[in-house]
Amino acid sequence: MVSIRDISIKCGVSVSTVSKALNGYKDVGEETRRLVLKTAKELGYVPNAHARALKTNRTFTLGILFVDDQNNGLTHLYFSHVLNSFKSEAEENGYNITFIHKRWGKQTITLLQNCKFRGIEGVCIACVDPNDHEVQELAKSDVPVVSIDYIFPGCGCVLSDNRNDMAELVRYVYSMGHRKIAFIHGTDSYVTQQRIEGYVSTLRELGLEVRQEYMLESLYTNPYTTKKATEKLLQLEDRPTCILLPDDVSAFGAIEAIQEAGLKIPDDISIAGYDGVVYSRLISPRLTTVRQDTDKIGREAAKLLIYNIEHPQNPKLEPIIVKGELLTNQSVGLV
Amino acid sequence: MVSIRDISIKCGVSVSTVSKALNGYKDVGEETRRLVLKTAKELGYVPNAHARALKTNRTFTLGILFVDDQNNGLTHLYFSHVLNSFKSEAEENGYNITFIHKRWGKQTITLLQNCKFRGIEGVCIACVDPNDHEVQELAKSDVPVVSIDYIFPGCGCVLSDNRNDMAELVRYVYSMGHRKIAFIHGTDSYVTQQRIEGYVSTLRELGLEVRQEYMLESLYTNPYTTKKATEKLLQLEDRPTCILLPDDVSAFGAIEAIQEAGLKIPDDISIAGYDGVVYSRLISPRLTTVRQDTDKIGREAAKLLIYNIEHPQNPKLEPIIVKGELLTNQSVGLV
DNA sequence: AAATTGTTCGAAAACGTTTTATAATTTTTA
DNA sequence: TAAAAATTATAAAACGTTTTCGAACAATTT
Repeated sequence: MVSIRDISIKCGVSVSTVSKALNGYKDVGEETRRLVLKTAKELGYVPNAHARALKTNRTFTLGILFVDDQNNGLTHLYFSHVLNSFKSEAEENGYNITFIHKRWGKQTITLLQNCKFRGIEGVCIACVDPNDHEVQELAKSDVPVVSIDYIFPGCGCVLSDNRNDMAELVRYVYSMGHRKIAFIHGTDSYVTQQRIEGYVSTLRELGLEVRQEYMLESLYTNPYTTKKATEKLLQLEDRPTCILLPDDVSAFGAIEAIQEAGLKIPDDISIAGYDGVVYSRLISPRLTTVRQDTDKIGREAAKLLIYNIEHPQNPKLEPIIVKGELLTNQSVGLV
Repeated sequence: MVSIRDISIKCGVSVSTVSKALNGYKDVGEETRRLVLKTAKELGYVPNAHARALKTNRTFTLGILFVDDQNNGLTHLYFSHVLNSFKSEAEENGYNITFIHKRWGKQTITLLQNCKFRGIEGVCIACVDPNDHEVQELAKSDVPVVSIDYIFPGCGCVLSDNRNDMAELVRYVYSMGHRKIAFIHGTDSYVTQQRIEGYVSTLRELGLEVRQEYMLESLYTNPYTTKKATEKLLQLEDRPTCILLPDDVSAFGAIEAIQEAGLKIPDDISIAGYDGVVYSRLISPRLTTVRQDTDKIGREAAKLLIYNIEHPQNPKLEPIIVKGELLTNQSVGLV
């Protein structure tokens, strides 16, 4: 590996001069600068990030904390999209991204230790159990954190506007004439709570009764548990006319349950998904759903994290809320 | 940040002794070792990865090269699964993972330079244009590379067994009585070539004619282009009785085209997907498809890369081929 | 002509480690 | 008991940078 030293020898100047020339300091003559740059290129010089990090205490590395909640990790339908844009935005700003984990060689260490150890400048927390002790420790630490769809006190965060998006969906369904609107929601989380709040408060606002038997729980992106929940709703003596589902993938389970019950969508019953995956408009029935703006969420998270890293004295801590988009389609019919 | 120095002062020993105690060298007394370890814990010491990397030239960092081919990047249906298991396997072996890109601060640098710069010990190339000049340069360089579903001369690789899996699918379809089997394949790539080879050679093997009009191209995971291709096949005067598709997501396009043509699956025509996504068994019709073993592919890739990093003198270069699994279902009917 | 300012450069310390070579001490062997 | 061997510790160099401080000199101002 060719170092700054090699350049200095070849050019007959000191290492400090080379360093300065390379880093655009002004106190180096135009001629020597050109010489240094030229021989650096000739020698195929590549700087050493670790030496630099050691000296400057800057690594330009962002960590991502991303733990399989249902062991789907990186393949998570929603978060993988968020991450993808997070990555793009970060890289466009000259930051590297890496994953935080608990391993150091053969040993197990703390998430926070992993960050300190590797000099990670800030971390994006997505898709983890926020009650996990080590996650809490990290969030409370001095390393800047932004979280997605969850609020850690004292940390930046970017939130998908689940509450209002859900409210909009409910209002739309209402406008289509539905009065008996059920909601199969995902397992408990900040997101689920927000959606439930949006659902409940909008029902009230519209003068509809909130019925416990219309609110069932399922796992996210799990068609099987959603099928079970749908079956329960269909067996109700006062059956809902519309079922709101946890997400688009779950919708396959609901569709199956409904078809097996000999009912037709949307003639006999309506459904709506959530997420707006590509094929939601291609399956039969075409799904009414809510598209979350994953691209914006990821980019805002990266921008926020970088801002907070570069302005440690007055970081932005107010939640950034990103609105989704209602995609109406044939799965919700007029009643 | 507390350093080795601080510990040495507190313990009244030299830094070298502390370093040795921490790293399990044998030439340090049992008593001093205990003292060092104890005060290290007390002081909340965390080693500095960069200082260590500078000295040892080891970073335990694997790079992932992963470029949006259709701008889907991390959300790629197949590669995100492969990556997920790659990440797990790597972390379990004490390696970190990070993404390779072309940025260094405000400047644009080479992929190879990025690796050198950051001391990346090996890279996994997945989902990129293999003809890209910089990718080639990286593959030819001295940094260990393993590729997924592509062969770079002189590099390790892990391949999904597309050729044989495809052959098995064709044979199955044949066994169901089909003789006019069309194949809508994805855009040109190593994977596509393998599948076409499997398709063509198996047809020949079975004594069937290979008909150019039965081989159409579409984009992967793009229901729209697949719909168009399907329509073309349906308009053929000697229509196929079975259509093999590029993947499960594309299947939605094919299903739509078939339904719009007033045909029923599998009574009038059969289809088969590829990938075996979760909901392939839930859509109507339930899809016959091939599940690629993404978990094994990712893990094997990580193991191979780590092996080659740790055995630079005799790296394993023979392709590792991972077999898929045929998932038969109702979308292919008896004829 | 002296004093001031500006420009270009280099020496050296520092960042936090690892590791080699050697010294000091203790234990074992003859 | 002396010599040899084993044990434990340290000093110091090195890894590749950045950055402070001051030196040397030239250019400008008084």
